[in-house]
Amino acid sequence: MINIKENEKLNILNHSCAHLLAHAVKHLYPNAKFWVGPVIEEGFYYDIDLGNQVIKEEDLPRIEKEMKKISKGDKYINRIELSKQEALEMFQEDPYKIDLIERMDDNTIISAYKQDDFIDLCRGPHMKTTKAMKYFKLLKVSGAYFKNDSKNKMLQRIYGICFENEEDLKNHLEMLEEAKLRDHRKIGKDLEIFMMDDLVGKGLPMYLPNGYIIWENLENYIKNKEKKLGYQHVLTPPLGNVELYKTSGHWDHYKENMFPKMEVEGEEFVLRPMNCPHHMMIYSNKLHSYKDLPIRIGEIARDCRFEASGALKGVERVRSFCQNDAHLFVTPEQIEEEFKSVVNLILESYQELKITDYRFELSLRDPEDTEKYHPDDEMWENAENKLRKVLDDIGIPYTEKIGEAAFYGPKLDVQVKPAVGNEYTLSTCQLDFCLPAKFDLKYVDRNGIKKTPVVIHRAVFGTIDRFIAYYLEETKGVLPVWMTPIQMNIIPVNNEYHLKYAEEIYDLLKDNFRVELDHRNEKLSYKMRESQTRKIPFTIILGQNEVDNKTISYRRFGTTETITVSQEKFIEFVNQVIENKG
RNA sequence: GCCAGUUUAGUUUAAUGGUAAAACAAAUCACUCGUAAUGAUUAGCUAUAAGUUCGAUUCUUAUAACUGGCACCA
Repeated sequence: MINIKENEKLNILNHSCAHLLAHAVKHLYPNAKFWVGPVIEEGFYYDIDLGNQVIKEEDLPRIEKEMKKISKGDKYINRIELSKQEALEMFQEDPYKIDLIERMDDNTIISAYKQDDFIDLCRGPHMKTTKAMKYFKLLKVSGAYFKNDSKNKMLQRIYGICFENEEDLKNHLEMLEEAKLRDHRKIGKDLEIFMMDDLVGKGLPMYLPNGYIIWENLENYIKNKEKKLGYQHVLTPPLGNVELYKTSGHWDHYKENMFPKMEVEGEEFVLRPMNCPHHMMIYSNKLHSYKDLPIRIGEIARDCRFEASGALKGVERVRSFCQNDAHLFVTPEQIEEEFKSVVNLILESYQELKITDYRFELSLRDPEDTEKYHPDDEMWENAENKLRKVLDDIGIPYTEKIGEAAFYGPKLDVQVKPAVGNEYTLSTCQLDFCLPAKFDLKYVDRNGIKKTPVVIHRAVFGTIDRFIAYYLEETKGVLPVWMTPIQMNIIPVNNEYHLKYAEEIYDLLKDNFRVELDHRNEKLSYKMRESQTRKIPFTIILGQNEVDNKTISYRRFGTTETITVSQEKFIEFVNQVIENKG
């Protein structure tokens, strides 16, 4: 997918196209007031205040038509330079532009661009004439809060994209259509992986037999890896006393995202939104020596968060989910090594699962925001520098995000982009100096003095739910053999003559593989078609040749080639594929 | 939660202010010998509630869920 923002030519083109859009909207809606119209990775948008009027999807063709008309007029796009005072006068009718101008330095030269009867405040640069914007498409409309603040008025936002030629535009629109086909919600339905039901409640996915096989495989995969790294797994309840969350600080910082508390026998409980407090209690169950550290407590743990209804999306964003969570209790000296080990675990898992399209983001505090962040400059700086050092040592590229840290410490996130919609966090690794202190956790150091450990929160798969969503999209539903619900499907050429041998082979395979025998009275090609649409990796065809020679003929998903081998060779081969995570 | 849109059978999609249609899936019967759809028959549907109307799946309103964004976020 092309990044419009980072492509110099397309950036200017799309920016100019945003002006063209505003120009057309001004013609059709003379009362329109314009906020900003930036270029984004996916093209451009413009935020517009139409008073009480709204733009609907069905209005877009009309706006496009007007844009085409202006474009054909081939007007020059002229740059005008103004002093702040001149700019304030020129845009005195427009409160949004005044807002922008007033925040500029008194001495800066402010530029505006004029095309025919339309003038807009803008830094530029722009194309020379309106004719340059010929191959564009308005994609969607939505409401968007003024200045991205939900307390403000909602403006109308129109999204679009512009290319240099028709071919590029056509290809791009086709790509957007194709992306919808690999949306995990579609694949999840087609392959019977998960379902939702209103009667259960929105945002509460139920994993069907196929989905749970994927789930179990992922769970076992990551737990085995964790065990090798010295993690100990635990099981804790999905709810807890409100006092637990008051102690942890989550009640103050996170209450809005939690299901409301429930009172039973005079006690107040909440469904837990995260597992940290429970794991803190597990640590504090006994006194630890510095020799025991790091202590690594892991759990595939169910959490419930009260997500805004508009935020829910398939199993990517839900109200009940399972985290692949762990808390590492370390001494300050062990932070770097443990953090490094987590990053390597993430990298290794991604590599084995052949996930390639992701990026690291280091989330730091905003030092100005003293309300959100635990006020301890030294702690923050120390922690942030340690994370930077590890990332630089390993040599992975990352971007820094100010003000994205958790309230208790900085974190490293792995960001991925889904088929449809915005980037989200898959894996996370967070440093925490606050929680252990709040729970008064201690270890005894080599001098017999009690000290407070540091906690690293980490989730490699993030949540199993979201990971499944992402993985289905990455693989287009063609899962590796070790993970896929049905690994092989046996089709006898003719039930009357070959079913017996097929049953023999089924018995041979069924204890070690997830295998199905299709003994329905259907034609071979009919069964073959279904085997392919279900994306089953191995379709085994057994006819007279196989019966006579005691062999197995199989076809791999996505190929048309048939391979015939001995029974032993087949088993050996499949085991090898599974072993190699192929 | 906010802005907009959508909602017809298990699934994908038609149609209409006057008896709601097809394909796939399901069930039954017949046919089965080599790599992406054998044929016939049967059963099954207008999200929910109210309103307008002689009559509403169609128009209006509300509710719910879903979709695209915004805000929020694993």
